[in-house]
Amino acid sequence: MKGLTSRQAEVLEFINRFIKNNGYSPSMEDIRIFFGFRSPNAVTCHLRSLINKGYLSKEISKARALRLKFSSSGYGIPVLGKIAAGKPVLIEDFSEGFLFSQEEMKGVFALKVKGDSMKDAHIYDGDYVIVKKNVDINNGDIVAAIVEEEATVKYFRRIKNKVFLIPANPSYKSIEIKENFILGKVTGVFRKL
Amino acid sequence: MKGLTSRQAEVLEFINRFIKNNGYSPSMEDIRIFFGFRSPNAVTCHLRSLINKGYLSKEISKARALRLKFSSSGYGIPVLGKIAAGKPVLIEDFSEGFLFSQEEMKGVFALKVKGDSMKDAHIYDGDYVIVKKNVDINNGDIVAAIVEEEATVKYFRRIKNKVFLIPANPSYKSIEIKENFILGKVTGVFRKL
DNA sequence: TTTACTACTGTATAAAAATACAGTATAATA
DNA sequence: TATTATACTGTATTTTTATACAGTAGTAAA
Repeated sequence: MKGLTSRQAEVLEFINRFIKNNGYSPSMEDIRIFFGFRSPNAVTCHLRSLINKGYLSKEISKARALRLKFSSSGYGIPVLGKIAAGKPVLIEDFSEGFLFSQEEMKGVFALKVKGDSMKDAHIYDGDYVIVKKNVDINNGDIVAAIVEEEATVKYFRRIKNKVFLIPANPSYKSIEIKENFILGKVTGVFRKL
Repeated sequence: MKGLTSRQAEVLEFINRFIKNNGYSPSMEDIRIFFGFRSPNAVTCHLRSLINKGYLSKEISKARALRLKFSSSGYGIPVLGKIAAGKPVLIEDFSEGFLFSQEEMKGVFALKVKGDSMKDAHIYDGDYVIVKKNVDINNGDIVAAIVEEEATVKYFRRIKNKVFLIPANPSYKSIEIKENFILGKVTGVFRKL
């Protein structure tokens, strides 16, 4: 894989971001406008370089048919760091990583929380818990489990050979369950506003 | 979400597969040829139905600019519905939609919250707020804004021509800012566990 | 010093792709 | 029974998009 000039890297980066934000490839005209080129040929040349160097492929004469060979893993939500004075024009430039990258989403599902049994852990009715399957679970972790054919969210506690689900609200009782009814570990909480 | 006719489902399925195989959206002509339609309008009508029923979006007059709202290729986190007794083998089968689908992630970034100025709105130190750019903001919405070169999260309130940021914690004061320092509307809160 | 690569301007044209509009036929719904 | 929705045909037109070709200017290696 050959190196890119800084300008070529900028173009590749733009294509990456565009696809991420819009779900489809930019047209050459989109690229031309973004960089302020007065000629469409400026784009043609840059794309040719990126294709020759193996970062990109495209179908001839097809509209918006760019394909990234190496997606810069930028799926997910960029986490914004410090904002430079004035205007945060290109937020992505200040990114400190990503939330919900493809890697993080593997083996993950969400459950909508009903009731207030976990309110002391700041998990409220209507929140979504993000559950990861097949990970180690330790005492004190929050887990999702099946209790009476319903999914529930509780603290996990193993005492000797028994597994208990403990709510984060003293007005609910702890219950004992079989370990194989545990769906996974709660790795996050999300609330729509 | 409305149901699809079998023909509409076929078209959606084709678009899905095409994007998966090619990395870019099919053109209406690609769809026409695949199904053997003699008129481009057949495609137009099918796409309109899919868009009306919420399965698809597209940009007018743009080539290959279809965007799937629910990519079956597993973008986003599936929200699990009722769980049948025993094991939820194929979670996607019980899916009630997706969290963080590509559509939802468009124009979105995250900010890590510092301090407890929004704790009465259940937003705590260390949480991430999900911020959407370029959306309408109304009184009472939670917004992210730049105050003294730092990003902050506060309630939004417009009184006449002035814009105020109001914390959800009585021990902090409200401040007035210029409207163009508002980054976007907070559409969600996420907490890593 | 010639050659090659980068990074473009500028104009013109071709092709691909989307849309507009006028219809037809059938089945389902009110 | 009238209305609406589905599922198309057919033609024409517009818009978008890609490409072609002729140049300019700067840098860097051979």
